Amino acid sequence: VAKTNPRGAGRKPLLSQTAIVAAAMRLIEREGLDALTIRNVASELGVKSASLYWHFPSKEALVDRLADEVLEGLAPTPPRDDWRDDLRVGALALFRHLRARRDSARLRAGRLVTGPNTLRWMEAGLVVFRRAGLSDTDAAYASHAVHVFTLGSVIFAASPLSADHTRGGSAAAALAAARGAFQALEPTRYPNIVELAAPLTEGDAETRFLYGLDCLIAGMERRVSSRKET
Amino acid sequence: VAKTNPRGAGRKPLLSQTAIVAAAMRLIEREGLDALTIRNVASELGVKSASLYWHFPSKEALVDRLADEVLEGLAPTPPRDDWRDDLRVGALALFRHLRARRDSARLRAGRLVTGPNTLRWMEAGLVVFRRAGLSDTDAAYASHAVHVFTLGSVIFAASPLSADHTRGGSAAAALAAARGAFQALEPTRYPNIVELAAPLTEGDAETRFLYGLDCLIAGMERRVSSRKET
DNA sequence: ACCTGAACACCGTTCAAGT
DNA sequence: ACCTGAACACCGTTCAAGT
Repeated sequence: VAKTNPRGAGRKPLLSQTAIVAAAMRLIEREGLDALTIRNVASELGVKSASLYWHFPSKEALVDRLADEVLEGLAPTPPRDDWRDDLRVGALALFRHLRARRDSARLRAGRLVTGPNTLRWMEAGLVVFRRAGLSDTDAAYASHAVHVFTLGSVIFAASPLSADHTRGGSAAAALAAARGAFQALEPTRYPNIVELAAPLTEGDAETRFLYGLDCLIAGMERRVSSRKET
Repeated sequence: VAKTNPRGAGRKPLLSQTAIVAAAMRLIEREGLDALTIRNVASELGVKSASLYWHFPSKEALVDRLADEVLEGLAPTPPRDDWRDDLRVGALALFRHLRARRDSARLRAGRLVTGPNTLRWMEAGLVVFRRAGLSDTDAAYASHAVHVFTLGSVIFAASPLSADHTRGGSAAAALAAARGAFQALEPTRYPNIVELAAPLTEGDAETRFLYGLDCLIAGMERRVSSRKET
């Protein structure tokens, strides 16, 4: 017994990074990102808020961790014959995964995450583009473009129309309200918005996403084929 | 003097919606969106925080207003011969405008703004797509896709690598740090990320944006021309 | 080593009260 | 009509103190 136990008196810790992360994810799913406070996470764990600072240096560090954690369980599908299909399937999977998790896009927006889940997903995306025959630079840029578009789509799809609707009704109600607002505009100033009020506010988020995604893919395909012809 | 002045005792108000909006914009430009608090805006105007609630019902309502205000001064260029050029020029103008205004993308992310500046921009975008010969639905979806991609690009371009870099260095420093992190990964798990570390972290934000934008436009062009052939 | 108590310097918002 | 004083119920974070 010349050595003292470096782990202390042998009591097992109440907290851990993974326990804190799990509690934070539960809280977000249950009450939304705005309810994510250090104090709320602490009480979720039956502990005092100051205790969390032993395991995370700041709330920002915890949120960084959550931004990667939100991709947990998203498994890249192995590439198949057609890189366009692979790309479409992969981007759609990411879109649906983020849509299914409350406030996930807001969580990821504004931070370049480098956690294991994000890296795994990035890696899988690059594989697709390189198999398609894109150059190094093209693969990097194309991968980035698809990611940007996907995250932007999730953000928009989850956007309330205004502060009035933030807490309020469903996405459908928000779109209906938007349509009404568009139709009520002065037709002399905004003729096209008024006329296109219906198409601007119809269709679900996934349809809109796939429209843009297919445009992106078609454009990239053109780049690839013109390269092969050379 | 049988009637009392409905405007009160004749003193001119210290505050107004426009004065509050202007002060809030100054504050964001000077100290960033995180410093935008009702109390800070009030002291910027030499007034007490409770006073603002006479002019805006909540901070959310003020931020809604700011999300439109940030597009002030962004003038749509009149359409020219080639709709692809119009689209490219317009999207690039929006990208640069948002990039030039501190935290503008964060301000707009997560809300579907319906203010006058946003509507003016939307209207101009729809004009371009309808001139290009897209159907109503296509014009609405395509316009949305470009907007989503542009906003997503600005958000990513302004993203710090992690909490460590939030306050810290420049964008170049963040990218250099990202490159180092990518190169340091295990090559067996992330072979493509390691190999493409350089292209993944080189090039400025605008180059990356234009790559994706040109892909999008090329894909839309294909849709238009295949439609015309029918 | 790990957690608590207590404090510090903040928040958004409300509301009676002043003018 | 418009602004203030004062309060309420929160925040993130620090740090000496406990065990």
